[in-house]
Amino acid sequence: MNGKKPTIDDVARLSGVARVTVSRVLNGGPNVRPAVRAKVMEAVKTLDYKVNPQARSLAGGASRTVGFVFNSDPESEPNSYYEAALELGALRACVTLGYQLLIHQIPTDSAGQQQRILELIDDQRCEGLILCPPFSDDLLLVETVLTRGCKVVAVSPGPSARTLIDGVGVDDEAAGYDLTCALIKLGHHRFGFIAGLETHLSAERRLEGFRRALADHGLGDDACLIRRGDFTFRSGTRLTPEMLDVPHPPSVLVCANDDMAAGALAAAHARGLDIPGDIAITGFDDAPVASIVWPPLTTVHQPVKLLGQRAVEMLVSRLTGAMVDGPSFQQLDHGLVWRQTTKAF
Amino acid sequence: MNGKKPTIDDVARLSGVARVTVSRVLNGGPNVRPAVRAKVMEAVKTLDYKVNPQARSLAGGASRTVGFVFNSDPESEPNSYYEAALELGALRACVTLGYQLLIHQIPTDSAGQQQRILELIDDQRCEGLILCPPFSDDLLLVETVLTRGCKVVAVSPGPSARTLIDGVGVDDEAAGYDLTCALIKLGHHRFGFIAGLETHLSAERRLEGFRRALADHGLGDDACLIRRGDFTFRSGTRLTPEMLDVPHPPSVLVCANDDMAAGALAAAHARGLDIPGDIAITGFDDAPVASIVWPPLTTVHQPVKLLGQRAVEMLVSRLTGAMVDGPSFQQLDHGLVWRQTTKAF
DNA sequence: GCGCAGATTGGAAGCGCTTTCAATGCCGGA
DNA sequence: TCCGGCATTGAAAGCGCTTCCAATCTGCGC
Repeated sequence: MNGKKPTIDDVARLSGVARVTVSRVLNGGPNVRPAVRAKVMEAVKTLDYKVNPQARSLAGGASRTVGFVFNSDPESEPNSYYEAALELGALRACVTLGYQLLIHQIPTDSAGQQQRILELIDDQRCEGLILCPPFSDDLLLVETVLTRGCKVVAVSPGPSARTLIDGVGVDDEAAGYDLTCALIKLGHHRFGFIAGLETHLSAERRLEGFRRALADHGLGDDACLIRRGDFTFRSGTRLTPEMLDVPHPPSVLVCANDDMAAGALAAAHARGLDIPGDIAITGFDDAPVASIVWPPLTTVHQPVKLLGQRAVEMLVSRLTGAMVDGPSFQQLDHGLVWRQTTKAF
Repeated sequence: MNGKKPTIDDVARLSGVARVTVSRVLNGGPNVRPAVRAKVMEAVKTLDYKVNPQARSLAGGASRTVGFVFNSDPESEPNSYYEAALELGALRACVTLGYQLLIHQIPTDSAGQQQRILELIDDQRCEGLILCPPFSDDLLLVETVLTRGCKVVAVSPGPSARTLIDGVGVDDEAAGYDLTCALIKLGHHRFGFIAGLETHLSAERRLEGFRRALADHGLGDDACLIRRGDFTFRSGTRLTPEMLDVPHPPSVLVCANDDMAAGALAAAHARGLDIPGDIAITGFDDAPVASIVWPPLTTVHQPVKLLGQRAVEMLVSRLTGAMVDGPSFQQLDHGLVWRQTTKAF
């Protein structure tokens, strides 16, 4: 490090070719003789040369940067397992693909939500965006971003968003359906459902699947009690007592995510109930918390880290032009995980 | 958006000044008459002009980018609460200060750890780095990074790292001491300590504080049983049975973090023990899991999000030259949180 | 052996910004 | 009124890279 970092001109000089040829080699351009390519690569190695990404974007007009946008309350806990796992997967994919990930956490308050996201595109010159719920379903936002010429991939978008942009996710409706059917087979016929925020369409799909299963088995609306939480542990503990204090309480509490299920579990414990004897509980996500609580939670596994990775991969294929047709949705597999908050199957 | 984004020249033209004057205004440079400044600002607003950060770094030589480096196993869960919270705090500070945060997760395998981090500096031109444990204490790594002319702030560094670089953290030794003294006052006199990885010096300090407290109260090494985990829930469940299966088992298990404490709790439950009646348990961090498990965990609170924020603030003051003297350490307050895995105080 | 398409190379012109450094304008003191 | 000195502005020169386009070199068919 005896001075400045080497530049592309240093490489060109050392390998005896023009600067533009080095650029070609570096970018895998066509029409470079193998011998020349090798010579350049050697010079690159000798000098330990690295392209300057800033200069590259300036000249090339592509920042090779994508934004990862998720929602979280400034005062609340840090990003939940769901976001953290998505981010990790996205991060890995970015490293592999040579892109930069700009993490952006947007407060819930939301007056200026859209503004903040647009700034991300304008100020930082992001070429693409990964939108996590509930932004995945903010059609207005999506339109605006697209207008800016920015590619978007949504994580777990609802049906309408899927007509606009690419997305990755599991089949939440089917997952809700499968889980509920299995619960019915287990003998349950009075259900409680702790839903999440309405704005998270993918979580709402779980509820739809749940309802369809009930209907398919001839169980009407009177067989289920539905309450709405906000995906937090606390909302689980808060809602549970009131769902249990009714004439014919449910024999199982189906929760839209694991945190709320953990909350429900805690509330049930607090009432001295036996789980799953007195009340069964199920979650969704298969987050670490599902294995940590006692008894461990029956839940639906979804490959969250993989979702994040796939989202980036899709985004990048859009950016590089490898993908050109209309919006596509990549559906990954989910799976029921039977643990001990439900009777053995 | 009828075409390209406006450039600094557009602003210059519209406001009738030279490009360089616009640049001065934008960067708060001196010697610009208020009237001119206002005129330029107005043009900026009219055009909705945003500086192009890539061009700025190319010309100015400063990337306004800092790296956030943490360690995590590719196969393991996503970043724990600790890292996630640090990241969130750092992210917020970066937004405020106009810097970009480049998150980098480095695998544990570590053959190429150092290499990966250096690439982060060389490839991405990071100006500064935030090092999370265990990198905070990797003196060799720190030296190398400093040689590259890159500023560093360590999160929870040990004593030797503090002589080299800036750092933020709580007084882990005092925290361990305080907690243990309180436990002794509560009547405990046989202790189990589930330590973390040796490479995390800050967690080791908790053990040192623990030992000092024991010594101060005339309790020898025979009064405590020490085992080493890896900060995971699983290591807590694994270690607990063997610590309890001894002639005079401890009456309290002090754990170096909350996840292991949660694991210990689960293992104790599994043996049918009453908590805190048969065995008390304490954690460290005051992570969400501490409130989620049953009974909720007595633990030591540390302001993790704030640590992340402060780390970025320190780093940026170094970068801007606002801070020039030797390495400094910013110590934040910790606090004991009494919940229900220990007897009422 | 000649001519042309395609493969290889290089020259030059910026990308949008900051950084010298030189050119003005202004003030008070002599 | 003239001059030094400072405040204010601008012209020019890049930062390190890519892109466009022209130049040269191949190979092949005839």
